[in-house]
Amino acid sequence: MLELDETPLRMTSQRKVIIDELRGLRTHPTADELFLRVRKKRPRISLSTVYRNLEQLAGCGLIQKLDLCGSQRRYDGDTAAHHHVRCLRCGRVDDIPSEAMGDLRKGVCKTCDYEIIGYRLEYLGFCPRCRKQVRRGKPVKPKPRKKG
Amino acid sequence: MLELDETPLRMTSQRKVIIDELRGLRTHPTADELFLRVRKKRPRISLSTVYRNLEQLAGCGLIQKLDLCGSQRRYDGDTAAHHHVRCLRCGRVDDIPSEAMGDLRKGVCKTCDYEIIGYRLEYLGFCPRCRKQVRRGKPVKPKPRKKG
DNA sequence: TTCAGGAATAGGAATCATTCTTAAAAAGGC
DNA sequence: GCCTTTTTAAGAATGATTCCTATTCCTGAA
Ligand SMILES: [Mn+2]
Ligand SMILES: [Mn+2]
Ligand SMILES: [Zn+2]
Ligand SMILES: [Zn+2]
Repeated sequence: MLELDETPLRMTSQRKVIIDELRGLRTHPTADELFLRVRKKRPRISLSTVYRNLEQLAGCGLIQKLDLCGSQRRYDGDTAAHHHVRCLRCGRVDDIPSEAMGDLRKGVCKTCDYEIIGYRLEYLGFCPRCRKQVRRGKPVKPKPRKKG
Repeated sequence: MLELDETPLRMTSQRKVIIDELRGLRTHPTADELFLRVRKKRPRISLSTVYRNLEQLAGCGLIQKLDLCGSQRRYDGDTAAHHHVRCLRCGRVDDIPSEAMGDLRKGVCKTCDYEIIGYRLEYLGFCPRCRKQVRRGKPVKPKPRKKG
């Protein structure tokens, strides 16, 4: 993993507080949850600074941006690959310890102590048309905009 | 599956066009993609009518609301449980035929013709605290709002 | 068939997470 | 300390979705 002093990023105090706070949490906070915490240490920080830094830190591989479902994105200070559980009632997100994976389906998960109701799975890849484009090195555009 | 004439919903012409159009598609459209199509048949329909009806039809189990990742929700006329593939380049979403599930990981998926790069998995359930609440019949609140 | 009351609609405003913009401040190399 | 580049704070803009409201449409009972 890239370390703090190897990044091309200047280490501002805001950046330091954001990454420290996130790495100290096991709660997979949203940007605004993190903002509320970080603000206690740097009361003048702005929400967009939090967003911008989370984006950049994730770009450098120092943190992980979670692309889960739900209306708000969550961030993870743990950059190892692992899966997550979300509580259907309160929205809390926890890690699934890797030993628990594989045969985990329903019932109570011994290692994470959740009552598992189901899971959501989405495969990602390239559709037949895009496979060709990608091989020819055409850039991957994220998503087009529409208008009424 | 609940049929059209068994719902508590009045069958308005807008509703009929929306459900017919969605069921005729295999593309998992977003609300506004569907709006663009439906508008060709009923030019005066509004986007909020499309949203409202998709919500209600999903509530009756006549269609499926897909809770995938990405910034826009998608809808599916097929109410059977199945999984999906999303193209990382163009955003297209297709079905994963059920025979292909289980051992599907990477490489080219024979049945769906995508080059599979990975998948996104999120388990859903109740956290230790909420398990108790849910058993006592306390209502499941979707998600609280915050303010700065 | 008519009609009253409930349900649904069109259109637009409101909401909310996220991204963008800009002028001013802070880092770091010298 | 000085200069160049990056970063910041603050707020505006964006875009998907939800909400609001006056009007129109259905439908069941008379
Ligand atoms: Mn995690
Ligand atoms: Mn489908
Ligand atoms: Zn919970
Ligand atoms: Zn594609």
